[in-house]
Amino acid sequence: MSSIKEVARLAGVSVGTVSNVLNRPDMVAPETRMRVRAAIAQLGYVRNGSARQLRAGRSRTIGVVALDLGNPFFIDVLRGVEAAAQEAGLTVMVFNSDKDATREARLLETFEEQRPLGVLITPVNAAGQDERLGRLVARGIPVVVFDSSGRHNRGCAVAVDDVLGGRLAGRHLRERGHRHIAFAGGPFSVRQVEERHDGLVSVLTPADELTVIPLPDLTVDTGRTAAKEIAGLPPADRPTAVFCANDLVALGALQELTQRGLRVPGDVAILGYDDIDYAAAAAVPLSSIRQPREQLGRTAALMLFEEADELAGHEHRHVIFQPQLVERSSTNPQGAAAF
Amino acid sequence: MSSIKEVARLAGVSVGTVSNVLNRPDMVAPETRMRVRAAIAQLGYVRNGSARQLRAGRSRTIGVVALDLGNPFFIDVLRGVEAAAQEAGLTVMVFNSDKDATREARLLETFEEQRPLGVLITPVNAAGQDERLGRLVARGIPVVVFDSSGRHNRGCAVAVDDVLGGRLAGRHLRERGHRHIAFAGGPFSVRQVEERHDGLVSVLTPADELTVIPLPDLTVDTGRTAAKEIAGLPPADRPTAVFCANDLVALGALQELTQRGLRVPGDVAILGYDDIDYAAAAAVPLSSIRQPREQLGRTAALMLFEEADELAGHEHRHVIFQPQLVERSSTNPQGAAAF
DNA sequence: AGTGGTTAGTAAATCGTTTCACCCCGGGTA
DNA sequence: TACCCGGGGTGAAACGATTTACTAACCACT
Repeated sequence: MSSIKEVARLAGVSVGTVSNVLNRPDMVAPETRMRVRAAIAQLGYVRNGSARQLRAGRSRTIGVVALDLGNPFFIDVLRGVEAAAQEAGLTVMVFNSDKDATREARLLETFEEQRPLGVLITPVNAAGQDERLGRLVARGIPVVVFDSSGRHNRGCAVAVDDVLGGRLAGRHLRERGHRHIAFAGGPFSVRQVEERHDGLVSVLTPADELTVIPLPDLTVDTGRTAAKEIAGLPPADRPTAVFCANDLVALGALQELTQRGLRVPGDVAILGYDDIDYAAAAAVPLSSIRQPREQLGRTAALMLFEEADELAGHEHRHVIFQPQLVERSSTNPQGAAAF
Repeated sequence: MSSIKEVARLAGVSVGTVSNVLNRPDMVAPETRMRVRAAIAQLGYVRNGSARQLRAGRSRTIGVVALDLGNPFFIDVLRGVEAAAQEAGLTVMVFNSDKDATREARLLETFEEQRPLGVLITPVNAAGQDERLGRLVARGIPVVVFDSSGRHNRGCAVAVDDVLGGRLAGRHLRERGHRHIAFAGGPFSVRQVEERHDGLVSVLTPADELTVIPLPDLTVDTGRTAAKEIAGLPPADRPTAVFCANDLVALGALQELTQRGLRVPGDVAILGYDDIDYAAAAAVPLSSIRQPREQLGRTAALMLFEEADELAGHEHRHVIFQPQLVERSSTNPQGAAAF
């Protein structure tokens, strides 16, 4: 209820002085400072964020739009973001677009009104939102696109090299002797899916066989669907390994296959992507392609802060991380898991 | 960049009129309205949220503090909250206290400055934060405590009857013939854990045997630990069923037990709590106690809106939901899952 | 012509900070 | 003595919207 004015009155100083105590304490004489502090405490005064922000023109909050909070991958990325923000003394607001372009659009609108310090986003469809994001940037709100190659995008971006991830997957499975490999994932309009697939293909030889199982979505559920399809094939035509576009799909596939009496990795090996915590903890610990999740979030946040500081004359950068193979039991017949 | 003033100038009206077009369009003549709308479009004008909020005194955003975003349970609750908020035309900001009291305190401070329309929170420790929450309420920011009985709390609260959940679990396991049951969970200072345990105990007869496996935390990891302990027991002393304080623990236990060659539910039955999506999707579909997650979130949000509307003279309510048993394979020897 | 009731619009006050231009005063320098 | 300097403060002008009086214009009716 009480404003800076009442604090000033109680302390017997001007509002300007109170403001100074709040923002540049060493510009005011120790004795006065104490008096003001006492008044603040006595009144239980708390700064009004809106007023502050109105005056300052920019807030001390960054907005993060996650594509799917249900995917643990994003939660981990978020941790990285929050860690970086905390060090910088900023607040993180999280929003969930839930893969819904309409919701995303609404969130971006709110951002235009709210003018956060910056926005971190994994766009629903990289190409489509360019214009809206552009409007944010035009308003002086830096945007870092995250987990997207940013090919379509002229701002800052941080991503993981998904083609490389696909290659790592393919090489690993070939080394384990697999010559008929399935790829389960979709939709292919999602860059990540496409690139992981392409990476896999790029290391296969003409003699190898590839079965593509397109999925409408990357969830545990569609993973089960994929597994049903595989299990339904006559053993001769059945791939001996499945590379799943993410760990959710892999988990679903793992569960369905074992439930149908197929052994993993004996009958079918499974390789996931993301290395979420549930992957290591699955009934058969899942081999996976690890992305540096927290690191990803942290870097994205730092780039955002940097851009917010420099504002004009900022040079956009694209940071690409390297994924890494994590071998566990689901691709190792010996069962010896590298933990 | 452009403010309401420039819109007014361009449209040849006063700022008040522009404001009216924005907030009560039918109070201004159609012809003028059009002109103003055109000016808005031409300038790409967007309302400044801070200014608006400063004047209004309250924002159109509610803050949600989740205890652990890594737990899918909260994500689902969030969906309910967001659905309700969307219908009311409000924005939801999500924060993660991550079970850390310090972080929670910092978030509440931010709220005091930012003055959201209301706050939805699962406090880290119900008792401790009463005072801080009280300060929010004193500032006119309604708080609904969620997933907490609110015994310690004099505001609104929504929760699920965890004692009943424990009883349902106990009854079900006894009906399945189990006479030696383990409870895996902790810490017992968390109300939910305590009550689930108490519910279980309340339906056991003196002849039954109970093994309590205290855990520091409810995660997949500690679930595995619990399972190791159980697997380590000589078969005669081994409980034939484990009731886990949540599904994460149950999943961990399931994975560890099957990995060690114990069959679920043949050797050990497992019953979880929360019925998260991963539960149905586990290698052995998990029986669980379902909480109406989305419903929970939705109701909490509605109560919050209600309180925000009525403000003074509001009567606090406690809404308690009933949990429900969901039978799947992990407690059914026949393997017939009720899906 | 005068009164009353709409309707459409204006101008100014206000929300709570931050910041900028200015003032005052004691002490050091020329 | 005249001057400047700088530390410590003050006061008022922003920031951009909402809202509350208030006015002007018009019609209708006596």
